[in-house]
Amino acid sequence: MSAPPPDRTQMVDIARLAGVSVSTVSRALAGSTLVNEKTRKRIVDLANSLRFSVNVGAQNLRRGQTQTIAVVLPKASTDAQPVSDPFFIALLGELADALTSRGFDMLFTRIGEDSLDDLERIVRSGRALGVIVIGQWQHHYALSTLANHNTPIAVWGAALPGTPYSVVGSDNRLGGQLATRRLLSGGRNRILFLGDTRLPEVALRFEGYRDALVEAKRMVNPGLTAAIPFEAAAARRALSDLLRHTQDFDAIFACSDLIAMTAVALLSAEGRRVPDDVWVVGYDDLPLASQMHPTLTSVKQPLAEAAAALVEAVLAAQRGDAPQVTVLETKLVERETTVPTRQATSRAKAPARKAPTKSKR
Amino acid sequence: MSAPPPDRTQMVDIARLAGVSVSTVSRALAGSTLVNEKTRKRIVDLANSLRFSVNVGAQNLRRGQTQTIAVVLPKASTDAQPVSDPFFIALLGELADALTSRGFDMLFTRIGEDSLDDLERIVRSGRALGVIVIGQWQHHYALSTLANHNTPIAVWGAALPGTPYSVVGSDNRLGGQLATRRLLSGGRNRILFLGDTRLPEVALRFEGYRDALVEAKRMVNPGLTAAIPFEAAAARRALSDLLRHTQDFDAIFACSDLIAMTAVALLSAEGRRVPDDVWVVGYDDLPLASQMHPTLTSVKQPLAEAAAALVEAVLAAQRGDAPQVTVLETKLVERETTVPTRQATSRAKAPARKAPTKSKR
DNA sequence: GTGAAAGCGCTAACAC
DNA sequence: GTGTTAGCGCTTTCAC
Repeated sequence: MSAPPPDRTQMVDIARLAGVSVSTVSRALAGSTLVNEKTRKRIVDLANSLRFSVNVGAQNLRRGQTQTIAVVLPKASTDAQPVSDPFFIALLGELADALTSRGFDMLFTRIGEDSLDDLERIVRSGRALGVIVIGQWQHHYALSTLANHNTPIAVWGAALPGTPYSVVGSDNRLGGQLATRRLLSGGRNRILFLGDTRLPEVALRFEGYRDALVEAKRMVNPGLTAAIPFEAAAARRALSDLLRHTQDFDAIFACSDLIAMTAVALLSAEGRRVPDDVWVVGYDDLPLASQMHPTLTSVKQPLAEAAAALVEAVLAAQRGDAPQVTVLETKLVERETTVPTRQATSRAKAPARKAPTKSKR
Repeated sequence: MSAPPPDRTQMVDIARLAGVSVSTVSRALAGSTLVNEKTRKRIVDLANSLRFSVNVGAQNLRRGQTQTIAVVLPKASTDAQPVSDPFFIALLGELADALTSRGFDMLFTRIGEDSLDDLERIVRSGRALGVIVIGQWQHHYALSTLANHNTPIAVWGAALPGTPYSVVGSDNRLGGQLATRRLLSGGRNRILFLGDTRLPEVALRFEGYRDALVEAKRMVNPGLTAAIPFEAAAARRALSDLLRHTQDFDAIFACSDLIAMTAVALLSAEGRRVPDDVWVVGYDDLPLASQMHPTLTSVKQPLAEAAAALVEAVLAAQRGDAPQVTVLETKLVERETTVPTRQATSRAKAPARKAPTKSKR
């Protein structure tokens, strides 16, 4: 099939056919009340039958603005992974919907952690009116610089004091508390904390973890903390290393569902049962969390609201408003990994484990 | 912080400062050789120090083209799920990289399955030069119409005869064969096929499944086929229904890793062990597939190549080339869900197989 | 209510 | 090598 010339109908054509001027067509299509109802209808019908759509490029140029917002997923320079954390994807989907429903286009980019000032270029080249940054960021300084160069920017993450850009995130500290309290209330004594506290969000979750322990008059044991990264393969490596050396725990609080799920997989490969031997709480409450076996207890961050808040935040930044911090409602969703074992019922006919209680090396 | 006026530097400013005309600035920045090396450098430096970026909107308007390609993820009107299948996400990430590295911007949209002609609008409004459609599509007709209205379009999926648009996909039939052969060669007799054959891709995988059975002189048992949907929650519901009624199988070939993983979870919740009692093969080879326990055998589709092929295909379509079908290399990645149990060592009392006969082809 | 005209920021002939 | 000029497709005064 050889393509016919891409018939780019434009306003002139419609004007000619309708016997009016371009300005009238423009007005009619924009729904201006200044134009006679009959001619308006005629023009609109004509446009539809010609399958005409206004050229947004020209429109933007003329109006001196754009209706596009950029969404950026940082890619770790280290890993070749397509997209790191499933959570970001879920958020991405919500953002797409939030933007579309508000009439914005979404420009999607992945950016190397080194070339953060490409972000600025996106805005200065008029490609987008602002940027939403999703994801782990150890880039406070770079982002601050951007914001100060007045690049409208909104970040998913944790608020750092004096941040010159807007931040949207869950109540990480509370999340950490909720998770840990639940484990403590289940009689768990040695709770492993999994997450890299160099990331602000994780640091806050750790504070919550500590809060809960202190509340319960427990000691915070440094040996029960491990800096597991968010990226899947790296997380698995780090975890299996860890489990080789550390076995003396009866619960895990993982800073992402991915980490939690990997931990569960590795534990069961070793013959340690969840929740019988180890309770587990994750973070994010991914759809997958309710799909696995056993289903995963997790700290839920409201994605749709997150998306809406991020969109609001860039727009506000673009208007020149002061940066704002949005903390979203955060709660614990309880599932099977934190339920007292009903050994009597479901485990009765299960085959004997090779090593019922001991973990293999 | 009240924002200073968004300082939109433009070529005129640079021209004035450099004491040259706008055309020279334009040429210099475009790297034209026609401009004196010294002035070129002066201009480029000036532009950099002013953090100037060419306005792509104006550029596109003038050049009568755009460097943006739209990527569309259909959203099922039925479910509120953010993003349905993790596989699409992975592909999305690859696409982002492929586009960026080739100098294209990516416009990301989700589109209701009903409003497929929004796709056309994207192109006709000059937002993008073409559209890549990712995902399940029972929309052959609608897509064909689009292609015939000369909307450059490339689809991830399975080729239907006489398709007027380009299609990129794995070798679904071969994939089905590989999976099924492996299960047969492992002595599996009653292989459950999970996937909705109304989708062309799944239909082909089913053909492969049938091929392999016929090859091995087995019967194709209609009772061993179930139309499990791709979307996570729906899949789980369908699967748990299914498992309530159907238990007489010793292997599963699932048309996505998500379905496979859900099946494994449900089976183990029931006390049926994988791979001891049931072998499982998935499709997609998601990163997660190697993360779970037991690790999942799966049919791998090469994502990076898929992305590259899709980009090529839209560009070709836009040039007016005839639609093309690209079939990607497809292979089986073996992992623990299809490994013979090491009974001798750990599973001494594993249940006897119903049909020990080991039929390899 | 409608048209004429100017111009958004840029590029590409075409001159010199 | 560089400047001049004419638009790309649209919106929006400003007239009528």
